[in-house]
Amino acid sequence: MTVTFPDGSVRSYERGITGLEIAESIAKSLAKAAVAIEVDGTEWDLSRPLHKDCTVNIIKRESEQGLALIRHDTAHVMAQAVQELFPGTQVTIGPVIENGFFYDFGRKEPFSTDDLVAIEKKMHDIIDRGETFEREVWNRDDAIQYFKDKGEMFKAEIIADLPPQEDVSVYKQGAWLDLCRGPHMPTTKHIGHAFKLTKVAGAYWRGDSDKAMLTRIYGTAWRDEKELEAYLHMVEEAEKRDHRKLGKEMDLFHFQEEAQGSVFWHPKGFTIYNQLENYIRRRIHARGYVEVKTPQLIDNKLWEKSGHWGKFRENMFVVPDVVPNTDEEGSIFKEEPTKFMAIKPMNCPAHVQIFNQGIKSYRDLPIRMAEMGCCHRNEAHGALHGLMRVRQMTQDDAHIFCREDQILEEVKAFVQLFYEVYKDFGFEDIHIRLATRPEIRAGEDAIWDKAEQAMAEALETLGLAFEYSPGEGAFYGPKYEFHLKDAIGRSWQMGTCQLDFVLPARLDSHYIGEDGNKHHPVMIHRAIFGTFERFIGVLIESFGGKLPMWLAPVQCVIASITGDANDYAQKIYDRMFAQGLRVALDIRNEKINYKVREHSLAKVPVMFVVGQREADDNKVAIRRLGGKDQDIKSLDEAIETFINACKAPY
RNA sequence: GCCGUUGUAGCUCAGGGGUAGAGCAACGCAUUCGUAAUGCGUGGGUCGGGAGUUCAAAUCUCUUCAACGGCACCA
Repeated sequence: MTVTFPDGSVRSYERGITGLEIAESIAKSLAKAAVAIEVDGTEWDLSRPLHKDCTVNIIKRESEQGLALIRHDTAHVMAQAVQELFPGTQVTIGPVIENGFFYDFGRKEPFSTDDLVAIEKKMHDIIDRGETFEREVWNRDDAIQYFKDKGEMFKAEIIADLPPQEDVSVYKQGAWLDLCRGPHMPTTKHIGHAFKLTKVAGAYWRGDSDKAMLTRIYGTAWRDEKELEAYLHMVEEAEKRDHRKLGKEMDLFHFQEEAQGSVFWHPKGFTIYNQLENYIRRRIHARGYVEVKTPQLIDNKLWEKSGHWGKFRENMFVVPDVVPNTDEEGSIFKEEPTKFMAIKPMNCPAHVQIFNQGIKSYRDLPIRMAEMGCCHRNEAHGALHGLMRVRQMTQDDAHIFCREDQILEEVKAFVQLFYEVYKDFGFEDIHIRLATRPEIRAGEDAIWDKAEQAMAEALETLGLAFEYSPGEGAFYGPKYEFHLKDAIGRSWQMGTCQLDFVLPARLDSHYIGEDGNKHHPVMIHRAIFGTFERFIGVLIESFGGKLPMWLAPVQCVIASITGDANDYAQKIYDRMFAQGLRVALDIRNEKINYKVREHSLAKVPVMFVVGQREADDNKVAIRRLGGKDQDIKSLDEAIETFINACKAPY
């Protein structure tokens, strides 16, 4: 039998040779480093015999694949440790995830953080025992029966649901065994000790909120201690960039119980917000958008017609249109409400109302209707998360009403604009998903074909990589989702672009076509920032609070060294303030070290430090955030340079 | 919404049935200082809300609210 290697070399072996033996035949060191083997693209155990010609790649512990195996095996060892320590706990699944693994357990009493310490200790024991991973293929019914007899109902359910052609493989490690597709490393000793259990959490069985709640334990695992330490350090550093922490430290915004999920923007935070709003307004106006403002509170009749009442009701805040009871006693309302209004969760139906005023010609299209629309969504309590997931949000929303033949052009123009904007903020790691037709949908398949094709084509012609999310599109049309990651690696959807063939018809929108007949326009729902709240959250984390000068709430502090220079500092401040710069004056009776430290911690990008010397020569000492050197310039030059540095990118 | 954890001064946190603590911040006084913390002093709390156990609750129990970590959700 012939075996081909990644470098193209071919060797011949006896049938039945194992991966480990192949590795040994090449080099002892290779056999030592090997943890698994890839056979014709599938990962196998080293101990599994090969029976036919194949292409192989020996997986070393040091490789990325090796790391995934370490994590997978650590998850198994954790499951074993848990069952040794807590008999009666049921095992379920334990996959490898980014930076580590988790395992879900079925158990009446969830684990506590203290239990993690004991589990970790037991895991180290099991690894030191050096148990051999042994693969066995079982009869499906026997396997189901075996796990049922052990009371492992979840595992039995998994086996019953395996595709019929798939082998039911079971791995033994010492006295313990688990259903697993494999492969595993030769022994538990190969795992090493560079792992740590990080957190306990609840998770639904099969990700279904109607099913049982399991206990999930997360862990991280690495090839060696150094990697583990580096990872833990990285997490620690990332937590310092958390926008909730920085928001408090930098006095940007706060939240409180009485308005959960809604932001109290402080003057400094709202400065950032306003700069962004001004910026995006300049951007879209240049691209031919018009701006509107629509009502917050709208009668339910419109939401029923638009379909939101049917599809989005549980996320809406509904207000009864009844006079409240003024008596202290009794119910809130004088009478049972019969008429309801809802605070808008989206702007689209309102924009259609504006489109519907008067008669539109095909020549009027496209109409790009923008609104910095403030929306409220009744998000589940557990979903709320700082600025990233709020109940009151303002979108940089717009709806493009266009003809079918304009879709490609409009989508392309939007994606270009989107990228221009994100580049201005230094966001380059943008993950695009194209969500396609869901099972339950409106509109003809022919239209969907055209729409999905147009959206894919737009990205392709722009040379942008994307991933499909099959079946994840809106019921009314396909969409793009633009994702960015926060400080600790969580992915958030920012901008979006959605084609809609349904709403204009539901809300009776028409234009008169070239043929003289009425047609429904196509609507493109799109947002660049997504919401100001989430965008600012990601922005803060991405800059670690050190915002670019055009966004910084305070761009420059003018600080005096001693009281002698206070008048001069005041003069500089007045002059810069008059020029519209965001400056602060610090003439407190404090040492310059104290002032520098305080403003540095507040992440003010620039300080103009002035003492008697500067006052005498009409100069300033410029200190940039984090910089060691000071730069002495004449006042005029310093201000001119500063103004240029504060310019917005657009 | 579900599982778990946490709520003590403006902030960060200690304490854990018997008079409420620290550092920073604030305020006052002194100090006039050259690029990341000058010194001394003073004030500050219904220990998240409600109920219970107890002679006595910040501490124990129940309940409720919020935040945090996940899960589910995110047209």
